[in-house]
Amino acid sequence: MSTWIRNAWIEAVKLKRLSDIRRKELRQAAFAVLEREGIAGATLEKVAAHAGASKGIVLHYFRNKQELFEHAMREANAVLRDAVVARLRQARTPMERLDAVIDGNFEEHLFLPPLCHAWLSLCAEVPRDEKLARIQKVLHARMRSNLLSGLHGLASPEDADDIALGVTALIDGLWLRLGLEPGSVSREQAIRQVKDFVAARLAMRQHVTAGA
Amino acid sequence: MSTWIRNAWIEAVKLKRLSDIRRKELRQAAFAVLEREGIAGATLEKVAAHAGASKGIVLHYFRNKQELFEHAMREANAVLRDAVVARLRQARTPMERLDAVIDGNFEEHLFLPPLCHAWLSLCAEVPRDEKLARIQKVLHARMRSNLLSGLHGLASPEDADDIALGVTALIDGLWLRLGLEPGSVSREQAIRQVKDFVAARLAMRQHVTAGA
DNA sequence: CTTTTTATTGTCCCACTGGTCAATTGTTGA
DNA sequence: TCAACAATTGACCAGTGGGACAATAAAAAG
Repeated sequence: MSTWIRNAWIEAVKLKRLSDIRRKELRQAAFAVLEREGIAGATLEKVAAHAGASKGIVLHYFRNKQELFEHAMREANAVLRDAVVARLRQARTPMERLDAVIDGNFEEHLFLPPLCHAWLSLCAEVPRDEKLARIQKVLHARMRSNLLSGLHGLASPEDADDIALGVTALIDGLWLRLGLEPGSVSREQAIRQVKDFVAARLAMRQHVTAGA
Repeated sequence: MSTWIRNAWIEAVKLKRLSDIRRKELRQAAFAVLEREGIAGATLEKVAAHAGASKGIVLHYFRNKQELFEHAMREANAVLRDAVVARLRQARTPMERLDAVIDGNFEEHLFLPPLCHAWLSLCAEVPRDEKLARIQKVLHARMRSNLLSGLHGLASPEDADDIALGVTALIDGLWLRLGLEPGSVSREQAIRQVKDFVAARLAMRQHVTAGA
């Protein structure tokens, strides 16, 4: 019995080591191809080639093309999540938590045109792929919740909601800018832009509140 | 000579009436297909079918698929431009000009999920299509310039630049939201969001200026 | 009425794509 | 060593897409 459990455990590890490693390679390859080719040009053969494998292997690990790209989006989603969570862990004050979310969304190795292009291509498919829509929704909900956890102490609930919506939209918009005109907005500019937004809106509400 | 000029003129009108009407129909059909199918699913046959014609006719009026969708983007661009320009014409004060740009970008018959989906699909192709990039750049430059014409009287040139960037990003971000989660942001919400942004940033700069 | 353009269609072609499958080659466990 | 199993490949297939083209209808021009 003990050996059986041990074997099962080892097998599980093996699966993590064998099968899941390939899966990760493949969905990263899928994402890389998406960066260069867009959704229309991203073919199974190109993904396989980029991963140094044959097309057959891609369909061995993923039921079909759709599933592959859904996993590619999950991957990207997870990377962004980790970037924010890492910073969030070190945040103490509400303001620091806000900054964690903002800085995390513009990290140097993330806020890059190719990554943005792939992200855009996936977003463009959201309306036609229920799974992508769900992933996107979760990503957005998490960002929103992270922002609210910082905003709670700084504004009324309604204002917090409102500002959170604005911040997410602004962040997305700055990413879009990067994708449409690389170089038209720098990392630092983007961060400052969002932080100024938060500061301005918070200050304004205080005035309104004080005036009312 | 007079008749020659007259004929040439008539011919030009005829061209507008015959050839260009078809071209307009076709690029509008292209856009409509884009709304439903995305760039990957938008095929010449579907565009032709949507226009009630044959695939051959599409390639008779447009050199190839790329050119067709470039013209589709120009069309969409022009619609947005007209919406803003119409409002801009009636604006008197700088603040009214700002509002014209904002309101124009969220007009009822424009701020709709399907339109947004098509726009997203085109944006996703921008990195791979020089012409699309140019169109996009022009659109952005015009929006920026319109905003600056309103901001000049209300903020310092540097602040105006900064705020204009923020406004364009925020507008784009709100559109993106509409595309990714239709219903998560209403027209009125979007407009208020942008106007609050402008108000907050203008107020803030004034305070900083006053304090310095 | 004839000639010359223009509009339009349907057919054909070729490259390519997603997906299936049988066959081959390791790997693992007993 | 052998049997079971996973990994991996390459061949194959049916469908589709973009685009070329010749043929035809329709108009315009003269």
